[in-house]
Amino acid sequence: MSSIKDVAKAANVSTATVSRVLANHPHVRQEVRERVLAAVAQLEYRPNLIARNLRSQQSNTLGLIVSDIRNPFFTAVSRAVEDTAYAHGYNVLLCNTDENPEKELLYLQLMGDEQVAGVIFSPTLQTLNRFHELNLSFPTVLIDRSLRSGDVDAVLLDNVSAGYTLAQHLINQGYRRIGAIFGEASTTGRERQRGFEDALRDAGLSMQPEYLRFVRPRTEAGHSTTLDLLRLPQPPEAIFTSNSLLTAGALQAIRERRLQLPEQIGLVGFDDTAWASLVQPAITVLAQPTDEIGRSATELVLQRVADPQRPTRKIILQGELIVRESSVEQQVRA
Amino acid sequence: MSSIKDVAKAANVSTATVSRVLANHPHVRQEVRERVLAAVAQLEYRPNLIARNLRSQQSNTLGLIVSDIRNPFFTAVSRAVEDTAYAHGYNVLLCNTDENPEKELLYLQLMGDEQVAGVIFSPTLQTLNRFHELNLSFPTVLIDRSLRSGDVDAVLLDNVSAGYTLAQHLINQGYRRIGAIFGEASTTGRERQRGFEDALRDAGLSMQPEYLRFVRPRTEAGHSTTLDLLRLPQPPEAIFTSNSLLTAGALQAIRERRLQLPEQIGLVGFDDTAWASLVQPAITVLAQPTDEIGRSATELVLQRVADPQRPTRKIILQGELIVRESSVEQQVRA
DNA sequence: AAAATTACTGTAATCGATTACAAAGAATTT
DNA sequence: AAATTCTTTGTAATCGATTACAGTAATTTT
Repeated sequence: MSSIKDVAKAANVSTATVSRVLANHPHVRQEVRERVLAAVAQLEYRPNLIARNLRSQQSNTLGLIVSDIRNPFFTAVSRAVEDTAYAHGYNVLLCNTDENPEKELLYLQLMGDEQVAGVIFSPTLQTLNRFHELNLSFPTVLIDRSLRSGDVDAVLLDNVSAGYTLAQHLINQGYRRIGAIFGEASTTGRERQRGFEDALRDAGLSMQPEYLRFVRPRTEAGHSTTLDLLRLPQPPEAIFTSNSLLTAGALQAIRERRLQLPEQIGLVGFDDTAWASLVQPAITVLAQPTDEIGRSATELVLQRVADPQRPTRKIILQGELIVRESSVEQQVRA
Repeated sequence: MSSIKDVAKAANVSTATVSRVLANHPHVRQEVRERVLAAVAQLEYRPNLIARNLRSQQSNTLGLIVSDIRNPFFTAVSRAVEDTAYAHGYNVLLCNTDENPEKELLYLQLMGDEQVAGVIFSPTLQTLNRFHELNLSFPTVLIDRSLRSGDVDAVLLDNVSAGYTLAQHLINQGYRRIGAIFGEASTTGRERQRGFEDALRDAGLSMQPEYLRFVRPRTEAGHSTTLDLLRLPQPPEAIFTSNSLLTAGALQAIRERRLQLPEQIGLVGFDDTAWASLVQPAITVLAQPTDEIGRSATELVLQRVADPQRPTRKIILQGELIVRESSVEQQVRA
């Protein structure tokens, strides 16, 4: 591996001149510039980024901390983050926290140690609540979850509106008694719940507390909770799920109980996963603009890297209702 | 941010002593050690990894270069890679190449510039063929794809055997005319094809060339190719796909043509994706041990980081046939 | 008690870049 | 022709760690 010294020697100039040529500084004689570039080509010199980062006190790496890359939402977002980051000359360091606050702290510390330029992060409620105490040394953009009040950059779905839209759709289709399963660890579940309840209220429907569940956002929890709901004396006519893993679990449970979708029971969820359109009947979902979320979050964090004084911003994106067969029109019931 | 100098000053020792305490070198007086540790705690000192990496000429970062993180196989592998890497104190830099050889070269170069300790890489056939010309400056472990002959560390599925098992299963179930769709860009497709053909041959079945297709490993290609196959004068009785995206496309096509699975047509594929067991009928798959692949690849690359002289190794893992309803027993046909 | 060994600690070089400052020469202004 | 300005280049400090080497003090050996 040749260093800038080798290039300097080969071109018969000082390292300062080499550095200036490579950084495209003015005030370098054309003849010298060419000699340096020739030496660079000759030696196949590539600057040592570690040395550069040390000297310039900043790195070209972004951190991406998600709960689990296997969740299709985060997979899609992370792909968009990477594309955008690399397009701007940044790398992406990826971490999975499994919604574990301790891991979150650990990885945030790691990001500090690695001196990343910035971080994109989807925190648990717990970490979000003490976010400002953490005094992070790098700019952070939250995705998927944030506090309304918090003074932090964030890219979020309009969850209240999304929950409202999805619930309203079920109501419009004639479903009345609607069970709902939300993730418990994040702000996202709470907000979707609010939209859900608003829709019921606006439709003049009463909210039965036993239809509302908060669970770990996992397939197994979706499965067992749905079975629970179906076991109620008066089981719900439709299931509203706030996360695609919960949707999958709910679908399993519905299959086990051999209930006909959508006649005997309706099902809707979040995120337009690959399987949502592959199963039969296909599942009605509230699709999140994952590409846009990843792209915006990356651009936001890079803008803050460029200007740390910039006032914080929250970017709120709208979801899109994709109506499929799992929630088709019902005759008015009960 | 406090540096080692601040700690040295606070503890009234030299930076060398601080470094020795932190590296747990012997020959530091107990009293001094405690004073240094107290200063470290007091100042909340954290070593600057960039400086450390520069001096020690090695980093604690691994590169992971896959074709697309949205492919469930790579999602699962990458999760395992990350868990293993972080458990060993390494970070993971993630890149998606979209099976594009130019991007592959670009990212490999980037990995060199970043001075990663090692790389885990699933290359296209094209890059694989010129792999040795690349003269990479870091240890590399190939996953999913490799050359039999190549002198490179790799963690691979026993693809020939897997293709054989999956084809044999179809044959045992009574399917005779079997169409097969393979990915064209990788060695993996070729190997699975060989297993597939071996199984037909061993069963005394003739191989019709028009039943064999090589396409871009994407959902759309799976879809259109399956429609193609079904349009043949004598369409196949079952479809064998070598990649989960192709399987998804094939399933779409079968649904469009309103063919009954598994009575009118059988379907099998690779990778036990979330949806393979969610669709009805559920899909028979050859599951890859994704956790084991990710873990082994990471351990392999770390072992080579530790000992660059170590002879190269290929780790060959067996897949597992998971029989579901998409390929149930047929009466002997034709 | 002198010599040899061991324990402890500091000085300074080093990794590979960037950049403030200085210096020398050329060009321009007065 | 002297003064000023501009262009070009090099010297050396710097980022924050690690570590070879050296030096001093303490301990052990003869």
